[in-house]
Amino acid sequence: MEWENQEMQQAEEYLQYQIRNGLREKVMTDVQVEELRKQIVVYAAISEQLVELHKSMSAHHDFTGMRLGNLYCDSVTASIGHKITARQRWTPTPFQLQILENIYEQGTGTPGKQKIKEIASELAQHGQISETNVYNWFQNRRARSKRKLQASMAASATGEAESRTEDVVAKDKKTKPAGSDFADNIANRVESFYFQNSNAGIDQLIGKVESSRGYDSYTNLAEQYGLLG
Amino acid sequence: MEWENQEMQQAEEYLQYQIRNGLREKVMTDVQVEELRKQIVVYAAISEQLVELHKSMSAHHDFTGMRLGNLYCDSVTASIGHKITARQRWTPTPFQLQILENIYEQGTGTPGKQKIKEIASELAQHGQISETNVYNWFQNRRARSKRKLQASMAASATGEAESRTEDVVAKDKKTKPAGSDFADNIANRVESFYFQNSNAGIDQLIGKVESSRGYDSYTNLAEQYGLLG
DNA sequence: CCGATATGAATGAAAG
DNA sequence: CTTTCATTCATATCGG
Repeated sequence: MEWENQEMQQAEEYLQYQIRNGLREKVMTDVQVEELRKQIVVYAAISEQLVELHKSMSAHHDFTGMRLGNLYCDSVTASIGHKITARQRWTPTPFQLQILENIYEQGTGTPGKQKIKEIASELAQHGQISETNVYNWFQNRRARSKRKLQASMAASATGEAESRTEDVVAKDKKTKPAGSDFADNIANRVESFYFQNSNAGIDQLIGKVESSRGYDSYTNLAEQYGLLG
Repeated sequence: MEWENQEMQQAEEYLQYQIRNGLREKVMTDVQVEELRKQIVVYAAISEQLVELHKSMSAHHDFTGMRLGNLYCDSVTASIGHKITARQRWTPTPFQLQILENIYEQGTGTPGKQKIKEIASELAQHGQISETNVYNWFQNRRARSKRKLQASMAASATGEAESRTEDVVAKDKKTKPAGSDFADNIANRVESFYFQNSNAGIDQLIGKVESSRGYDSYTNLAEQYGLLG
């Protein structure tokens, strides 16, 4: 079947007419689709990562009210801003600390599993505590007293060129916090993003984003690529 | 201007003809575009997060210190004659962790030497790893899950008189491990994603993704939404 | 508000 | 396998 030139012309006019009057929906050409395609490709790939994040975070984090010690923490105090962190940690009361220190000073080394139970139950009378807390406390206490000792020994050896030591310290100061900032930044950002959309699944997120700023984003993006002119 | 019904019919047929024969490019309707729009909206929002991540990370981290898989080889600390311990311990990528957890959950006890080799080689595809790492991981995993079990049992046994302590114990067990896993997981995931595409800018990433699997991703995504039929 | 520091917690690795 | 050590991370607290 062949079409006369005049017929094509007429059909084209008709098509444009339909579009103008909403009788036919506006269309995108393959070229445009191709551009969108590229965008989606990239977005999809990147987004998969955060979706994965979301999943793993959801799996490991339940939002049932957390309580530890005497602190109640409403975990989902997620404001739109930042600082949504909900993790709480045990803090020994002065009394508990005193007892722990005493036991530690007694030099009975590391309390065994059984000993820990004893200590924990005793301390429990003076505040919320778990055996793990006791265990951790001794671990840290030992490790840190040892580190202090090392540090003091290193300090006593300051007889030599401290310029060298200075360099070491300087570099240490530089490298370590850098890494920490770095990681902190990541964690904070992602955490923030996650908690901002905490209870929402990815699907709900769709609606949320859409209603808030999504369409503007989309428009900008599309225009940038000359789509949807 | 009005169109006769017959003319519309003819024009429609012509349009379809053009499309069939490649004389006119295929098109997307507004409805379809709307769907794509939603996708892009979400993708864009999410992706912005990772792009920001990328920027902040680039700003804070120079790649003079290379990273082999998950092992940090800090050239700075290495160059110092002093005994600064560079980071040297293995850190499983989220993906590796997932696999390990899966295997562990399968309850197939301790993997034999052979099994470990298998696992290690599989995990090696997702990052630096050694058989020893796998071995240690299982050792620790087992030991710690056992410890936790003991602790929780002890807690419930000790907690007979707890009318005021309530279900604190139970929640204690849940909240504590969840916290750090959670954050670590985030950092690891993002870090992993970032380093996997370390040298590439986001723009280069585009090409990378496109050429590898991008179009397939797009196709799946589009089909899922009934687009591009 | 920010940075520095103290400390609770998590975890890979190694010792016993 | 069990226990311990070493390192790192995250948070709380405080002084500027």
